[in-house]
Amino acid sequence: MSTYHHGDLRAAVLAAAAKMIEKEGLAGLSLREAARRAGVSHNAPYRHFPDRDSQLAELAAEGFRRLGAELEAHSGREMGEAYVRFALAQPERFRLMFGAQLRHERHPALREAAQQTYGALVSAFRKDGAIADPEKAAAAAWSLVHGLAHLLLDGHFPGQKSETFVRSVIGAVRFATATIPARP
Amino acid sequence: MSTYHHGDLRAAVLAAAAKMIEKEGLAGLSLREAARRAGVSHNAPYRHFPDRDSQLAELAAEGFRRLGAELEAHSGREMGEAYVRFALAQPERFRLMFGAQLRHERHPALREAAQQTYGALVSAFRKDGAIADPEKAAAAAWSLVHGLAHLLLDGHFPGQKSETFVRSVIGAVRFATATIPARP
DNA sequence: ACCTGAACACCGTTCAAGT
DNA sequence: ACCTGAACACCGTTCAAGT
Repeated sequence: MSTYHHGDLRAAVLAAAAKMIEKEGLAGLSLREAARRAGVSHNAPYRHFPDRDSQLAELAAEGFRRLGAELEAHSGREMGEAYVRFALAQPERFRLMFGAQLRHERHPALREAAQQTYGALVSAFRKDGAIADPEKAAAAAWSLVHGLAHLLLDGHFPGQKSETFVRSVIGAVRFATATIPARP
Repeated sequence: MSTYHHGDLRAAVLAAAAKMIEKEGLAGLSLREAARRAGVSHNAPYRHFPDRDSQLAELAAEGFRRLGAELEAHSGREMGEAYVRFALAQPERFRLMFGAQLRHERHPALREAAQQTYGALVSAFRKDGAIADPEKAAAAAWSLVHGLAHLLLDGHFPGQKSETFVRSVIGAVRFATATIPARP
């Protein structure tokens, strides 16, 4: 049988692109190079993705699905730690998921995957009957761990990637709370 | 006098680039086009910036300086609200400041500007004598407002850009705290 | 010192053509 | 249906040359 038809070019191209992103960052990715590495001509991928953004959106959606699964395997504060760990383990994928200007309304699969991730958080808060407004609590918790992960990745807390720092910051929410609400 | 020498090409190019970014996003920016709009040839800017990243770093540093000034004009929870307001008012600039893969170690001016912003937060917490560990508290507060701003920009809280939502999420830190620390 | 114009090695995307 | 090769209009960057 001929190898003219690749068989699963879509998956092969995505895998190559993922490898490139994790190695050199989003800026280091080109569709042409990804196609080359998958062993096809530079525009064969256009049979599977209408354009570059759609390919990135698929990689991002993949990331959201993995993150969601990771979160669902934990609960409470460990959920927050898992979130940060995910970001630190695959920084470029994480940046792609959030940093890129992928307009979610144009990529339904991406939107759906992202909402599933949020859902995992909300339902965890819902299980705790003591929470009056689980969605708002989830929004605050997500904000905290997301900001922490992002700022760590960007190097804004120099030399502080250790688990203990992460734990103490997540724990320090109570701390910050004590002062922030004070209004002059 | 001849107009051969632009006079302040550096500022003109930065202004053109800023306008392009705020209009079309980072992806919509090209050095060549910015130079065109400043009325010079496509590589005149190379007299002022060694490469594209350095130009982006300068725009980002500018953003950090403005954000720092904005924060210093407020205190307490209003500081957090000002942070989110800044992000929502100039989303693409905010994304550039954080989202781009600008390696801070290569751009000292950027690093300095970013640290000044963090400094504004820390010193605000330091003024409150009741805080045992102001740096950790500032890290938590920054994480929260940064994550909130970022997730709002990305559309993860659909239809929730109102000031009241922002206030309630910032206020809800106490809420989230009550559950996150619980360990199974 | 500051700017130009041509050139190089890339992009993403399109389109006619091949199997 | 799936892939190729040539072509188009762009990039960022470099370099010799002009004023």
